[in-house]
Amino acid sequence: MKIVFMGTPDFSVPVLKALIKEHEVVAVYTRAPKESGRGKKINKTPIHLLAEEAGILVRTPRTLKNDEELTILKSFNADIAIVAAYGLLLPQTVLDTFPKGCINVHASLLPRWRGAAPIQRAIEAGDTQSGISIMKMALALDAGDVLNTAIVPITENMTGGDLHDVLSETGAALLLQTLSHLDEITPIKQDETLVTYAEKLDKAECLLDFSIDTTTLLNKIRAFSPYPAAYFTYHGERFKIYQASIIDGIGVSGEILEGQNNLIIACANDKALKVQKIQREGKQPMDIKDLLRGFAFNEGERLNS
RNA sequence: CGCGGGGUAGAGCAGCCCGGUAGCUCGUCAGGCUCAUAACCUGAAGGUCGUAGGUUCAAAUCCUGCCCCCGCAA
Repeated sequence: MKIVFMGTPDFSVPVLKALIKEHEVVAVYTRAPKESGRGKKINKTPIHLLAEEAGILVRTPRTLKNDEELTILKSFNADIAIVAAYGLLLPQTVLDTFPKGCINVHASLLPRWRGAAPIQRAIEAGDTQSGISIMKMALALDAGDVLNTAIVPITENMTGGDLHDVLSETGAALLLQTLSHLDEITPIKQDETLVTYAEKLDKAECLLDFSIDTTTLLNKIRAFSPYPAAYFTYHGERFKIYQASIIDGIGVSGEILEGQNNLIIACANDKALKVQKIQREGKQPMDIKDLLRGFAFNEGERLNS
């Protein structure tokens, strides 16, 4: 099939790679390069880089809601558009452009977790399973009829990064399979009573509150690892926690119970957080044992103060 | 030119400001102790201090260029 692909971040990369292998990708749409990172250099999106490497035409319009872009889109004469985490809304005119429509690869089991951050929100909420939904796009956000789904279990120690990687590969595979017998599939409407929304991740929610329920606390750490990463502050310095577990421990929430050979932080209800993987400002993420060979937290002090 | 931290033994760090024999914790190896041990004791190996220059009698330390890693912000 002749395909127009639309995507932006790392999640979309395996999907585009799979499409390039088995179909004819005639154009790639992605977010425009922007100032980002250290030094505020102009950086292209992961999809942009991949498309260039593959020698595919790249377009980075700010919006698709004008006639000029629509004309260009139509000129590709593609059968279908595949969208995976593009970051722009498609107007009805675009949805109507392709004979076989626009198909979206979404990283959740719809109707649960429509929206921007379905992967992290699923783990944060303590879900035991996630997955991929391939859907026919509609005007409303992630509300289209579902063509195919694949379930991926969320295991106890799985992080947001782990799930992201699995889902992105799963999405690529499920998409190919779906495309191969697209005409035989009956789309299924989403049950609107079961809809939940995955809000965009906000830096402000990354600061850990040790007084909340420990399961919720741990789910948040898992979900946000490795990005955007939950953190606490100690002597004005930011420490990101990538991996931790819950043990028994009595103290005031946020109090350092052990800081020499282990890092154990008191939480609510006589529970404590035992940190396993941590990152200090300016350093690589490392095992807590490694950090503590050359660094120590003062026991009895409270974090985030 | 967005702001900032860092690159010192296999790992994590100190030393740098105020140049003068490179140190700590752990790991590794050998030996000892022990019913036994990730415990303890003794000993050993292991580093051109990111890199290229400069200043100096002398540079991990001061100066300059370059490479690499990371935090913030976006």
